[in-house]
This record gives sequence, C-alpha cells and structure tokens, in this order.
Amino acid sequence: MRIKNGTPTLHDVAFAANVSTATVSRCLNFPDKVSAATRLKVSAAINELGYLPNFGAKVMATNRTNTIGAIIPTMENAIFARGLQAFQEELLLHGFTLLVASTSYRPEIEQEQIRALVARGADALLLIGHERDPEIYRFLENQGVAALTAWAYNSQAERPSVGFDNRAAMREMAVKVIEMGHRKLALISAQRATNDRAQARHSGILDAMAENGLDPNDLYLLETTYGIEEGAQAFKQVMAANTGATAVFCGNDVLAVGALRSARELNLNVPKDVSIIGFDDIELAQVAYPALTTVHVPHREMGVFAAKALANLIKEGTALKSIPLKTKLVFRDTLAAVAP
Amino acid sequence: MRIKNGTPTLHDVAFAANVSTATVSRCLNFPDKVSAATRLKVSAAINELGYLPNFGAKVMATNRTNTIGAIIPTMENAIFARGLQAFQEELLLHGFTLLVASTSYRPEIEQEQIRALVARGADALLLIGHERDPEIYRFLENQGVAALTAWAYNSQAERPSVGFDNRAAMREMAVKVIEMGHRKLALISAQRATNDRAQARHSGILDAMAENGLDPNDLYLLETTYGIEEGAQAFKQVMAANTGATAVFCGNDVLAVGALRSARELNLNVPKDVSIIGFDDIELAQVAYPALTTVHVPHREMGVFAAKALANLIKEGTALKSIPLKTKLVFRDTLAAVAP
DNA sequence: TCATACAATGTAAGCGTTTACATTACTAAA
DNA sequence: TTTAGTAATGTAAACGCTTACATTGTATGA
Repeated sequence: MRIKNGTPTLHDVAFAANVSTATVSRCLNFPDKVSAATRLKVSAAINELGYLPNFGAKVMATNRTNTIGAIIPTMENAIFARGLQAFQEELLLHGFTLLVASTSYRPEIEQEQIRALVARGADALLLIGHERDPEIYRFLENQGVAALTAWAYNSQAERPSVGFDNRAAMREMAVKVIEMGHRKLALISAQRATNDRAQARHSGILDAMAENGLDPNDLYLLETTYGIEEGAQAFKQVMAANTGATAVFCGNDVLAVGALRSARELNLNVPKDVSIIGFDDIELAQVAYPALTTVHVPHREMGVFAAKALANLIKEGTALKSIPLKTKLVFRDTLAAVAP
Repeated sequence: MRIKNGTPTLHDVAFAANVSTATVSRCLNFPDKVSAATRLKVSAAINELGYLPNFGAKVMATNRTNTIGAIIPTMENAIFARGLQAFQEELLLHGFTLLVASTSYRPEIEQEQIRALVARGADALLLIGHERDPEIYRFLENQGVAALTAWAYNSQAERPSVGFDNRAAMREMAVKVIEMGHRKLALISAQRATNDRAQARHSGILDAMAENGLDPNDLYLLETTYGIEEGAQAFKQVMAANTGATAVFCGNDVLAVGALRSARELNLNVPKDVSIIGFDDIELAQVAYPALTTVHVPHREMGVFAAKALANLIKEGTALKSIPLKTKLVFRDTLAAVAP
C-alpha cells in the first residue's frame, strides 16, 4: 500500500505497524482490547505518519458525529452567549463539539436552522423555549434526533426542558413590586406571539395583580423588539401614554437599560419618580446606573445541565428529563416604594 | 429494494422515482443538469419518503462538511459574541454552518481545540490573533485546512487576517489623552505573554508616549485577567501604587467598567480626578455611568468579512488576503483634560 | 434520410471507517 | 501433555453518497 500521495489512512497505519486495520481501529477506540505491544507499534506508526482519522468515514461507519447543535435567538444577547459558553465548555468535557445557529427570534428561520443542523449531522439539539410547529417535532422524531429545550421550564409541558419557570419568576417579582405600593404598572415586552418566555412573563405579572385584587387593565402593555434603542423608545411611549404607571417592567435587561436611558433623558428620577425592573441579570444590569433591579437567571447552570443531559442521552441512552432551576430576585437601585 | 426498515436512502428515492441514484444525486446537487420531468418525479419521491441526505456519506464522498470552525477566547465577552453572531449569519448566507470552540484565553487549550475542530471536519477555521505555536500552523497546512485570523491586523504578519491594527488604534487614543495634558499614565492589561492584541495595545501607548517625549516609565502597567471584578481590583491597585496616574487605560471595556466601579467606591470623580479609557466599545461602554470613552472596534464587519473570505476560499478557491478594518475613537464621559 | 453533437441518464467504482464473525495464540487446569 | 477457555488479531462486508465514464435519446444541419 502507501501508494496514494494524500493523507494517510487507517490502511497506511496498519501497513506501517504490520497489523490489520481492525487492530488499528481498536487501538484508537478501545485501547484495552489490544495488547500493550501492538498498542505501542500502532501509536508509533500513527505519529510517524501524522495520521488523523477521517471524519466522514467515521461518521458513516458509526452514524454518530459527536456533535450537538444549539439554536438560539442571538448571541448578541449576553444571556444566550453566556449560557452557550457554559454549554460548550461542558460539552467539551464529554467529547462533543458544538454547532451553532441563530434565529433572530424568527420562528420560520428556526425551522430552517433545525433542518440545517440535522442535515449537518447534529446528534442532538438544544432549543430555546417550548413553542413551535408540531411538524418540526415530528421531523426530529423521524430523524431520530433528540431535542432538549432550555430557558423555559413548564411543569405541564410534555417535552423535556432545563430551565426556570418564567411565569413564576416574574410573578414573584411583581408581588414584591405591588407590595411596595405600586398599583399602576407597565410592561415593555418582546413579541409574545412568537416568544413563549415573553408570554409567560406577562402572565406572571397578571397573576400577581389578580392575587392582589388589581384590575388587569392597570397593566399597560407594549410589545417591541429586544434592544437598548427599542427599550428607550418604548419607555418614552409608556410615559407619553400617561397611564400613571409607577413601575415599568421590562422583558429583559437590555430593554430595561434602554428604559433607564430614556428616563434620564426625560429627567425622571429612577426610582423616585418611576421604578424600572429588568429580567435576566446580565452584566449590563449591574453596570447600569442606577444599578438595575432584576430577576437573576441561572444561565450557566442551564448550559451545564443541558450539556450533561444531552451527553448522557447520547452516550448512555439516559432519557432526557426536565430539570427545573431556580431564579432569584436581585434588588438593586431601580425599584423603590411608591411615594405616599 | 426498500427492504430496509430504517431511514430512506438515495437508492430508495431512485427506486421510487424509477431512475438511477446518479440522477437523484444530480437532482439534488445540480438541478439544471436534469430534465424538468425527472426533477419532478424525483422531488415527489423525496417528499413522499421524507428523504434527507446522509451527512456522513456525503462528507465521505465529497470530502467537505460545509462547516467552518471558529475558536475564540470566550463568548462571555460581548465583543466576541457579537463578532461570532455576524460571522454565523454571513456563513449561513453562503451555506455553511458554524462550529464553535472556546479557549478561555489559554493557548494550550486553543491547540487542542484546533485539532478537535479539524478532526470534526471543519473545512476552514477562524482564529483570534496571530501568535501561536508554528507547529500548529504546520498541522493545519498538512491537513489542508485554511485558517483566517481575526481581531488583529498586522501589515507585516505573513498570515492572512481580517481585523484592525490594535497598536495603531491604541496609539491614536493615547495621543489624544496625552494631548489633553495627561503625563502619568497607567494601563490595566490582559496577560501580554499569551495575547498578542494586549501586547499590541500596550505598544501603542508606548508609541504615543515616545512621540511626545514621555518616559516609558511613566506608564504604570498591571496585568490581570479580563473581567469586571478583575478590573475593579486592578484599579484599586493602581491607585494604591500612588504613581500619580491621571489617566488609566484598560485593555478592554469589561476591565474599564470594573475600574469605573472601583473609582466610585474610592470616591474618585471620573473624569475630574482620573480619566478611564476602555477598548472595544461594547454595549457595556455606553450603559456605564459615566459613559465610557473607548475605542470602537468593527466587530460585525470583522465577522462578515471573515465569513465572506472563508466561504469564497472554499467555494471558489479565492486565496485569503488580509483585510484591514478601521477603528474609531469614541469620546464619551470618562476622559477629560487634566486639571491645570 | 443520415451523420453529428449534445443533452439526459445509467453503471459502478471508490471514499475510509467500524465491527460481526472467524481465526490464531496463549493460559491454566486436569 | 492435552484441552478448554479466553485474549488478541485478522478478514471482509457494510455504511450511503458522488462522479468518471459509458450509454442512450434527441435535435440539428446537410
């Protein structure tokens, strides 16, 4: 052999080490199934030739890529970037590589990306949020690709997820806010139609209001896109609407930081004139001035747990099960009791 | 055929459409090489069977994964997250998928990751910064995997890169700072030994000082790890060292934001008592209070250009060439003339 | 009508692994 | 010394696609 000029193959190594290809393969994949002597010969040959297993051939033979795909709205939002970072780190520990795609919060694109990652051989997928066309779940099932949902936990959801209860978390915060005397509230939300987390957070506020006998009409709701600029604009609209809102909830910290900026521009004192509440607790929240009161989301844990669950599924066949994680209210400087 | 129970193959489609496998393959890859009639028959069969090309087989046959790997320090830093996002979006337009690995700024890990992504079949790689063990470049060459460097442009670097001149950018900022009367400077830097961007930024300050007849000893240098906390600590050390520094440069915005926090804790007025300068211009910089004076880095452009260059290389064979991008000084509220 | 060129399709040989099964080499018990 | 049992290795058949080359079909011009 060794006629070919290109990169060395298993055959070349086998020839050089004077063993069969099967032995070389075993050396690589099950070293303890091979005698120490051959192991030595083989690894010498591998080093000498600079052999690297051919990825395609391996995939073809094993039907495994050892790759896991993640499809997130965008890495521009620190909450996803950090979760993804943790996910990747943990994946690495288990010998998996991360394939990334993003959707810009657009469901059609998500479908496309799911198909793309499956076509690229992802062994399993990490998705954000539960809600999506059932057809795509059928597709995944057919292809035998497991999917785990993150960033949302919902006890009655039938699909496995690792995350937190957006609704309960927001409710908890809203209860506090109402306790502090706020009666007229506002919410700057993401588009709820295509974002089940946004939906849940909205519901959480409504829950708290109902518990406290507030009229749901006392919540002024505004939907926009995530972004500092968008948050700033929305806040101005909220103030212009003159609903008398004394506390403005924001769907995430990015929006809240924009709101904060607008408040300053409008010469409103936060939190004296108006309270602003974020969600996520990314770095932005602690750096903002005044520092943002927000809901801390366990992004790293989510990433780590998700990676563990998926790795165990693929390697050991351990079935996925939902893992609820805890959020925590973080009280900083943008929430105060309403002036008497 | 159609004996197998598993997922349908090209053969199954060919059988169902009553054509040869070659025709089906052509239908998928070169639709215009096939008559309209057969194209119809074939796509009907494909839909009916729910056929999806087998990734491994395709890779094996073409020796292409249509996957591009990126190895970055960490997605936790918004500058990389955003660049990566742009990179991924552009890659998608060209039909490539993104494989991500991170190094936590550790060169050994980077090597390992480079090997991992090549082993996972990346058609090409995006790396950060020029400096690395020549052996790894040899490895890439042997494997026939092209690598493009981002986040650093260096006219005399022999390897292609898309990025900006860290040294010139920092020099430009330092010139301004010195013009404003600052004589005693400090720099909170990343570890220069393993980070050529940090090195370059340091050199840039030195350049400006030399041009203005300042003694390089008037730059108090401190190395630390990137992080808000680390920046805060470092700033305290700088102040404790009592060097009389009136302007503190920071290796990036994250450090600068930490410094800002410490300044507040030390009851120092920024910029009256001390000026603080960042680098990168991530969201944090505009949200910080006072808003950070910093160097704006074209992160999105870098991602987009890098993706284009790599895609063209793989699809058309267009050789990579270096693309210098421009930075811009952003003067906000943390830099002022030194008090007379 | 026939020859020619070109378009459309088919045939079958790879691509480089893994792994079930077969074979051989050893070890230990009788 | 024989034999059974196990450990180590070898043989060769998949895995599902692409593509060079061969073949057939169809249109064009003389």
